[in-house]
Amino acid sequence: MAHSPKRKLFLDLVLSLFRLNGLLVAEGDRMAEALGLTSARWKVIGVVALAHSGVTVPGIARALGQSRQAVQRITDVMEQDGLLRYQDNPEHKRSVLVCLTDRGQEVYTALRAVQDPWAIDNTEDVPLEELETGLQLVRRLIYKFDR
Amino acid sequence: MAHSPKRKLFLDLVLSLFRLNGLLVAEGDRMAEALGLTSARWKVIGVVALAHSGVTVPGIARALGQSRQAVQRITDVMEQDGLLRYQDNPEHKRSVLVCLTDRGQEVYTALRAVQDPWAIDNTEDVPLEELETGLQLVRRLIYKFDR
DNA sequence: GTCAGAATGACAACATGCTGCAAAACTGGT
DNA sequence: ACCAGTTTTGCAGCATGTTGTCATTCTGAC
Repeated sequence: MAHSPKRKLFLDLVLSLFRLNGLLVAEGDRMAEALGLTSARWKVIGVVALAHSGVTVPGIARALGQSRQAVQRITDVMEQDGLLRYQDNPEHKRSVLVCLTDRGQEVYTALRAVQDPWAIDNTEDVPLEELETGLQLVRRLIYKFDR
Repeated sequence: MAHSPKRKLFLDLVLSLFRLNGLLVAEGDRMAEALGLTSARWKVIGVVALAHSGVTVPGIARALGQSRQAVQRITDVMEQDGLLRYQDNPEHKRSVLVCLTDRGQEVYTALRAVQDPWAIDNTEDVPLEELETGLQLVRRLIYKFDR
């Protein structure tokens, strides 16, 4: 059993994923730095920007697959920094909606101007099919573990 | 440029990788819990166990692609817990070698008894070729970012 | 042998993630 | 309308990772 060919492949993959995660966080920090953001805030502003109608903090957490508290702490700081604002939620007295401020929108636009070329540069020499298969595998594993 | 087909694919992949990373850490914690370990200690004990002859703390950090301090803190705790021991390094007066204690070896063996079936179970329904392509992609990205 | 530069250890500050708990607000079945 | 169960908030504690700084040790070029 220990010699299953997939076993070592999978364990190598898991270790490599840990490492790649660290490198991607560093990349995010590097890209977001000039805009006064960090990797974690980059993730949050992305979710808020794509949900034009406002999302709740637990909603962001679910979208990112993270804990509510981790997101709450970041949105609190970003609200202090004037990137996000909290807006009354007609559907829930306590759970406010998170929206971009004008400045938040500007920062997100500037972020896209860095992030999109980054994405294109880094896939230039990667076959489309490899990206598709890789994404399929990652999603398959998420589905497997996310219960 | 913003409509490059690979751009969205890659950004989706990056977000999915962040999420998968969190799930894998949780899986590691779950597996290691019964052995009194955590995900971070699991990574460290794996590196030490595979390097039968002893490795230095910065060596472990390089193998994991992490900072020296992150590893140092963990090895210090594991040394207190009797899983690792520090041994004089004939090649360097200050930089000691990290080795498994007998108890550390036992724990690693017990870990394998959990980890290996876990790896096999989770790849049962994944085509071998998908694993190979996925690992190739991850390694390609690591190589791209790790400078 | 000497000396500049790299590697290492120790300490500290900080960012990001998790969990647990209690109280308030919402939801849905009766 | 009521009540049980779920969701959300706020607070607290902790694990893990990063960076920065300084002193010590090693290394290699000269």
